[in-house]
Amino acid sequence: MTSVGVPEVFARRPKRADARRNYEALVAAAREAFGERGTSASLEEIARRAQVGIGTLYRHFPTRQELLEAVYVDEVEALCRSAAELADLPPWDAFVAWINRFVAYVATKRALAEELVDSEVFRGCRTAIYAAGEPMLRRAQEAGVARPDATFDDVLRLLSGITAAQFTEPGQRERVLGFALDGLRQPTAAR
Amino acid sequence: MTSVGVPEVFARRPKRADARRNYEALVAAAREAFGERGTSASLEEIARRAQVGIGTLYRHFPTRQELLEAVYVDEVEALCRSAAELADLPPWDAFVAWINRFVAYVATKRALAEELVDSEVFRGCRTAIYAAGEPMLRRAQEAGVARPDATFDDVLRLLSGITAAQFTEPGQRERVLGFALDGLRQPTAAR
DNA sequence: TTGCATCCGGAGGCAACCCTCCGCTAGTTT
DNA sequence: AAACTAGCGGAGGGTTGCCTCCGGATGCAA
Repeated sequence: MTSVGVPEVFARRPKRADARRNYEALVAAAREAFGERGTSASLEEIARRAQVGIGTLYRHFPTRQELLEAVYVDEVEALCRSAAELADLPPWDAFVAWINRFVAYVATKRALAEELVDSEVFRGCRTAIYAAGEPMLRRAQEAGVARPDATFDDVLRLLSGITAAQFTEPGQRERVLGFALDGLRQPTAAR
Repeated sequence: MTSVGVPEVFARRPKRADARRNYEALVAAAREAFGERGTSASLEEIARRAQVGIGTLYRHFPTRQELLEAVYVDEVEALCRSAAELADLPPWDAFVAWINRFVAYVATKRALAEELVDSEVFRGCRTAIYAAGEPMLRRAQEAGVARPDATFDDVLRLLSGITAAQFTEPGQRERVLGFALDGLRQPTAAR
């Protein structure tokens, strides 16, 4: 628990060139397929999309679960990296900016996450996200610009839903997100 | 289009006693099954649960879609009825109370709703929900207790996500919902 | 270049699901 | 209570998906 660094959850890719190529193609194909067809997309279709034999898919991901996890981890990895880049903004702005990335990254991944609740990897990702986002909330609270009675967990649950909704009207997502963020602001804070 | 009353979407049940019994058993079984297994639950399992032949299921609901719709309509129907009962509360309280029912009723129905986007019945239900809830928001806005720049659509999207999240810690749902509602309040309103 | 460990591909057996079809059952009406 | 239907059930054929297994291909180290 000393250095947070890159959590161990984050994927270990195959070493041999062809294997690695296939691994990546499979994750990409799976991301698409799960996105379009939901988490029960056919594994054989995914193999087809990746231009890879079904056997290859099963070698890399003996379980549908493992493939789901691989896709998910991929997204989370990117999200966590982005937290570090925001450190020098003012507390509230940094918080809001990260939340925006959170919304963007996780937007299409809800169905996926649902399938992964109570999975080892999922818990790992959760930890990683907390490690990235929780300090930003705390900083905003210590600066007196975020309400002190909200936990980071509360924030995630409040916002993760907004990511789910389909917004057609342009700007609506931002507006709605704004309402939610107003609800998280220090009530006495100026506006 | 004169009287709103009971929208035409709301289901027309079979007339004969046994048929009606089976219809109801099927919807109930489907609600459970879709809840547990997701929208791709096996139709044969649903028939089994309902203690009904598979043929009977197909006669009542020639399409998986139609069964999904029947389950969904059932929920919405109850929700809409509940709006009328709140008319004599003060504007903000009425609004909050309805929102709470909304959250409770729709909680487990998200996956279901997802499958139904761009379905005729779904649009009908959407209309019904608007008819029930939109006046409550407007009343609160006219009383100056809800922010005037939020549409009812915004409200639904803001809240429908919260319904999705799994809350383990008791009271968390209420707390988080409270944050969201604070975000919807008239900013200048006392607290 | 050679040799080997690793990786590939897809045929094939198995299981689950979908949906139709039709002989039978049982509400309903008179 | 008799006749008339609407409704029931489940066997069965077709399809699709899951997963294993192993002969052959291929990257890589020496």
